[in-house]
Amino acid sequence: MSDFYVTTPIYYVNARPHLGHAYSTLVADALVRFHRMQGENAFFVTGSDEHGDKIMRSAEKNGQTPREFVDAISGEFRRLWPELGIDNYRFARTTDDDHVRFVQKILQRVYDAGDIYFAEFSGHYCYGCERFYTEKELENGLCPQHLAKPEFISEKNYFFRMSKYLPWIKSHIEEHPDFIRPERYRSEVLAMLDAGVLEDLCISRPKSRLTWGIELPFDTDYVCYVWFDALLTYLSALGPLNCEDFKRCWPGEHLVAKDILKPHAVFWPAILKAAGLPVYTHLNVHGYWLSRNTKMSKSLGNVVDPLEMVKKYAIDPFRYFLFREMHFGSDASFSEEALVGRINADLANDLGNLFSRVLSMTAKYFSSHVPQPCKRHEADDAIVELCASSMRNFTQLFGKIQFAQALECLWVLVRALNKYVDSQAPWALYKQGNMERLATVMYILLAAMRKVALCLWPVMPVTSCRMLDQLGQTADVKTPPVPQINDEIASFEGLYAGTEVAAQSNLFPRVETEGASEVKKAKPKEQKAVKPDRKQVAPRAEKNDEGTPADVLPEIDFEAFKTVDMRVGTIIEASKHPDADRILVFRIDFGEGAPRQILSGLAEYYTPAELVGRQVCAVLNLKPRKIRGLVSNGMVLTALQDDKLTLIGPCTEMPNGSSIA
RNA sequence: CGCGGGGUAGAGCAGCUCGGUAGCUCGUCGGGCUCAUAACCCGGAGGCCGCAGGUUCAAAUCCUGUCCCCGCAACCA
Repeated sequence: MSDFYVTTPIYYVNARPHLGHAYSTLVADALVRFHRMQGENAFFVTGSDEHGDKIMRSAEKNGQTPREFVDAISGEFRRLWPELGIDNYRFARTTDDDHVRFVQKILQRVYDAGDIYFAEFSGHYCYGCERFYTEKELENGLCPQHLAKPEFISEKNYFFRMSKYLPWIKSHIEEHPDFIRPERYRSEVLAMLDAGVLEDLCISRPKSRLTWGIELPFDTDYVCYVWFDALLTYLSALGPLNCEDFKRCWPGEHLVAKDILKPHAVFWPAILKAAGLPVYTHLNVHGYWLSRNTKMSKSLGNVVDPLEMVKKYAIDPFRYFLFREMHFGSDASFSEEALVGRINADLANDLGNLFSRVLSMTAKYFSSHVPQPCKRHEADDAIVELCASSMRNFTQLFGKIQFAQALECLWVLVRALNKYVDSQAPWALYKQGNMERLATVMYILLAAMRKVALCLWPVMPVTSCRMLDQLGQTADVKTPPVPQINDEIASFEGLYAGTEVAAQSNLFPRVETEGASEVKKAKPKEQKAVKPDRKQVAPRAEKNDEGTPADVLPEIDFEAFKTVDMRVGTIIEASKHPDADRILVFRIDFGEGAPRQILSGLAEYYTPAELVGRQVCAVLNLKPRKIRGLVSNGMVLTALQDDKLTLIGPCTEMPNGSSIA
């Protein structure tokens, strides 16, 4: 049997790992565990992309050599994975010697085949993007990403004849509906190919401009440009072509986020084809994790640190949440509130409590030993049947990377088991002295719980093992609990009468809501602003008809008003925005420990110097917003009429942080 | 006509490929149970599936149009 092989992107080590990196890697880990539970050999490759201009510049900024810089950040990534319970992977670096040799070998091969040519190229180069733009792509002569004027550069470079392979890629995608999944991304790529905007790929940079890269084997004056370098990591990590690992693992599949769809869906198959290698089997594309429905970004300061969440809530609940909450392919929203909600509802109440009540009854009625079941009733058969179908659905959906749906199927079983406890009322059977019936019911419950624990191993390995351990099974986070999960679906058996089980269980303690509200108080930002939805907008027109002044907004209730957090603060620093002539940048003390940066369009009305020391009122829980590169964490209140403007402040001095109502 | 995603119960979402009684979780109201982690179980209330047309015996689902929201982008947060 061929091995299961999947990759995460090779993360660009320009920044520290965040939730998105963690998610991709966790998915790879879970898929590998899932395949191992089906008797396959499986592992994945992750790693770091360490070449390029941006890295050079970041290193310089830190006063480090590129090598020192990438060693440090790459190390952060490598240290994170074990903390998240991730296992069975190789960590590849684009600066590894083996990788460098591998890339050079492939480049030479493609060059020899005539698919790389040398050409004079002049174009608009944006240093921010590290790429050339065609006239068509520029907006008013500016880079659409950075809105900066690109430099017009004319130089000779090497090009990969990608256009030659585009028709083949298109037909391959058309013939293999699962090649790019979910389907929305497949459609996007097909649209991209039809648009005809894809050209040959520039794959080199002259050393005069960039030295931090892999030297081209056929021209030592040039280094390789990012994609040829990074994408080939997926192969080089396996070892040389034709080595044992390579033969068993390739073709494998890939896991990426939607931002790097194009290189993986178009460039990469073309490169593989040109190198005479088989193309990957699946490109699995997931969406973004949003924070408060906004994209996470370093500059907005709303980046979720996975380690912090793991420390606070433990690995497995965190993993469960990510798999349960995101529908693979779509964006999903991360919030601590939602995480706590899932922990309490799904894990503590449904699953944890099931273990707790059943094990405690087993202790009471059978001295913590699995009883010998007797004749099954109809209700028992229904559970046995549901158990099989839930597991079957779970494995099928999981294999199709529909994790949220898979878990939901499993929870159908968990909830049914809780119902079964209620409907069979073991405590009543015990009182009646109906030990035969009691034994059967308890056996059904314990055996089904074992099945649930088995299924959960890919998602929650630690908890899965604890559950199995409580059920008297041997289990280990690194080894699949059963050699072949499909056998477990086929037969309800597997738990033997007489096995000693734990007397009690507390798998997922509830996260108390006081804790949650403390979180809310500490971060007023977390509170949801009341959105004026269409139902509230509609009455507005009616009110106007009734004679309310047209410029007064529709009424809101007190609850809505309370969601606005307004405070008094003292301006301790004021300066002009370096890149925006109407904006002033303030640092204002709201008694929060550290001053808060707020931007405001006051430059026409005030000079920075005259404002320092003044007390102002501001809204603190407004969604942070970036203005010309700087983040504003709130809004200073002003009164404005026509061209008159004045700041609003308290009439007498108030302590910083005083609230306004 | 910039590109992409989306509008389904108070909140968050599934269903849409392949039309056939509108579903899940949380919340809420009422009841039950006492094995359990203030948990579990049952029941109720709450939706013109954004809007308008069209196709059809039948549309959340297919088609057309339209409005709105989000991300990317944008100097008045």
